[in-house]
Amino acid sequence: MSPVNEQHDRNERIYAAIAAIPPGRVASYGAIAARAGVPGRARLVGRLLGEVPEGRALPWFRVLRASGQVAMPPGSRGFREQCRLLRAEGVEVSNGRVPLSRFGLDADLDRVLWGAPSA
DNA sequence: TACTTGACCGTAT
DNA sequence: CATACGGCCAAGT
Repeated sequence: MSPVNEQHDRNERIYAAIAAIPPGRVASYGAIAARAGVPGRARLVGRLLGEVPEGRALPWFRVLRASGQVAMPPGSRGFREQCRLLRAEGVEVSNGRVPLSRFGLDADLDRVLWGAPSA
């Protein structure tokens, strides 16, 4: 298989990992990379999201930095749009940051201990 | 070919 | 909280 197709498959796995994030939850670039089989390649995930093909309905807004911060420049259009979309599905965003302890994909234990955010 | 960029990350100070 | 450092590596200059 040619290198370009290898790359294509890898990208598809990353898209799939992002598409798998449930509504109302968020995941970090690094977590997505790991889940797509390319651990340590968080930057690649970010690069891909910067050029998502037209027509692909991807929940890009559910991907955040490992710190819970929205990755786009604060105040930018994308930044505001991302915050809006997240809040629209119940995710708490304050100062461009989401509490991963409650909305992160790996926060199920926390949820049991602290209680579910919404529904 | 060499160097810079960037929707990143973890550890250390 | 902030700064620094080394990793990562596809694309663009």
